[in-house]
Amino acid sequence: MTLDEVARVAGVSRATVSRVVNGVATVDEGIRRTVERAVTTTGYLPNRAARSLVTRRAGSIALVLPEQSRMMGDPFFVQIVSGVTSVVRSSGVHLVLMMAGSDTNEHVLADLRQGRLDGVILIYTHFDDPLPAALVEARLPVVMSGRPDRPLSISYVDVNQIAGTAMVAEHLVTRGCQRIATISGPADSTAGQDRLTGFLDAMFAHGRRDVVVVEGDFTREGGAAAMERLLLQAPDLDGVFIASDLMAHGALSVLRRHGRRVPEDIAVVGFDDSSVAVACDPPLTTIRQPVEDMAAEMARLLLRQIERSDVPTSSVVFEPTLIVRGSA
Amino acid sequence: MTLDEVARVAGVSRATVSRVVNGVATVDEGIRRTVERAVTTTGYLPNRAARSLVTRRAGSIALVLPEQSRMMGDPFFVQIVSGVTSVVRSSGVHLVLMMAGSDTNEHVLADLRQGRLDGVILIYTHFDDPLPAALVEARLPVVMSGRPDRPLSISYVDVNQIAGTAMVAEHLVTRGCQRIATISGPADSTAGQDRLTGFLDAMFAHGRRDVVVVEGDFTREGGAAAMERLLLQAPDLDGVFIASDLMAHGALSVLRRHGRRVPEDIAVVGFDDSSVAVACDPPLTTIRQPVEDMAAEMARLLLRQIERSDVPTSSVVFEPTLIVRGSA
DNA sequence: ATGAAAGCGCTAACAG
DNA sequence: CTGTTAGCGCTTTCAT
Repeated sequence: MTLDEVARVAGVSRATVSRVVNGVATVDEGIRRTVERAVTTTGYLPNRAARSLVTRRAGSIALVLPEQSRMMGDPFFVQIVSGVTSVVRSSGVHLVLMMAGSDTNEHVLADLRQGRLDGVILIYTHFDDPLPAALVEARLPVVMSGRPDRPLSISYVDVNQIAGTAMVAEHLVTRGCQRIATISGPADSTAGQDRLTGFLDAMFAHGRRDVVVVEGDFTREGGAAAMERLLLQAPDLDGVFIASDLMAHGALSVLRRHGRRVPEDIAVVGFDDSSVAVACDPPLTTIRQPVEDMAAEMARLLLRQIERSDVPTSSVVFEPTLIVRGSA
Repeated sequence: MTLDEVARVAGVSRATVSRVVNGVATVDEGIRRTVERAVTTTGYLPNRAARSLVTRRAGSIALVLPEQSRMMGDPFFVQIVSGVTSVVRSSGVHLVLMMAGSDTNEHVLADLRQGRLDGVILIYTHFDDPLPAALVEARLPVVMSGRPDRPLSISYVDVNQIAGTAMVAEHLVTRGCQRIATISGPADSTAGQDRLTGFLDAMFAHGRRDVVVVEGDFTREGGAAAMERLLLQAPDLDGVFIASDLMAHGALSVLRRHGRRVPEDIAVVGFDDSSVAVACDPPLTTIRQPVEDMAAEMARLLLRQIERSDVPTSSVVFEPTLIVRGSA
């Protein structure tokens, strides 16, 4: 089925069929109906390649995820994908998935230049990843998750880490914890940095300068290892903020193994409210970031940027919520 | 940068440049070099839409995942994606992600017909989903995960469920368990069916006809609920096969709450060896299915099918392995 | 409001 | 082995 055939059936020109198909307003109502009938009887579907060739729009965007190792066991994957999908689906735009790897950056750039991709959503990019800056410089549509590590005029979506960590501090202090520590995220990630400084600042505001800090890496195993070190370093610990739920899950099993009761002996608060939070024993008190909404917003920002290249970059910061469960 | 410009720079015709770019063998070595130089100096990248228009290849395949609810908390997502990606990446084919929803089937069909997609990989399709049959009938390239629920000439990749469940039965019996039960998957899934009948048959072969069966739904909560029922129904239980690791994780916390020690009082074996297996306490003895390899194989089968439409459908069944950890 | 015609950038016969 | 030519199916001026 091509435009020509439909035109023949409807007894009009190709151009008219094209107008009807694309919903151009200036078409006679009667003709429109005739054409629409012809479209349904022929079962016509426009060829995307032909359309792309002239419109210079691929009709697809990429979602670039961190390499497999960093994504393994990460419970956000599904939420991110469904958030983006929910937005993209209605506009008929395809979501192409890429996992970061040695040659991913070049691929992305090439695909964008080949007109195979209209824009990109970058998830948890590496510190010092040159891709964001390269895209910005080439004026290619891009949105990233989390603020860029260096000042850069790029659109991004983030959660208010300061507000989130302040809630944690408040909760722990109000609970009466005396000896408080934190297992931070990796220092070479913006989320890791922001959650650490945010928590420390908030504790300081509460008059607590003696917070013990141990660095983790956002993985379950890393969380477990960090908790072991923490127990050695501060045996009298009675409250801990762990910068990700996944790490908290690992830490919790270490605590159990050491016979420390949660929350009676030690109060534990996580961050993320990912699916592992409820899988924890006891269920984890944590800070929820609305990941799905955030992902949807990234898609919206990107689509807008693709639509009109003159829109200024914008960042939207979501407010987190404290979810109180059994662990603190 | 178009072919024309490169041709002008190299002083040859468009056709020749096209041949060089596409690696056609019958090109003079000298000219090839000249053209290659021209390509790099101009930074030429072929326009995909134009190419697709004439080759009638979209250069992308879709990965259709179950709706979000069934995917939530499922640890296979990342493995499936990276398995497929690893194969697809080298061939430059794009992986388009879709989550099943009310209108997904029509979208998939339309995209295939519009030449926007070359083929489809279907993950965990619903029982009675009309899509597989529709695709087969339309002779469109498709590969699914797990055997089709009804006889259908379709390519698929599966794990040898019979062999896997036989290993579980063997392990439990050898361990000396007397009172054995199973928490099955949903009866309206082939994996659920196969693991149940496989396990029952194997137990029967060991002379055990008295296996208690409780139906689960492959979710963590479903596993927990099923274990509660099981404890009521068979309080003297000392061994249980749980048809998925995720359910086993839920079941384990129920067991802990009831003061049943694992594996001392009750031996627990799961199935999948997904990331939750090691997150269990104690770590879960389970059956590993090589999900990533299986996903890669699906991609390979699909690509082959796209390449030449005359290849017969084929199914490849992977052998599972028993992974012994702390729970049994 | 509609049609004719000119491409979009590429591949693939077909000559030469 | 290389060049010429004819489209692939669509959108979009530009006339009418």
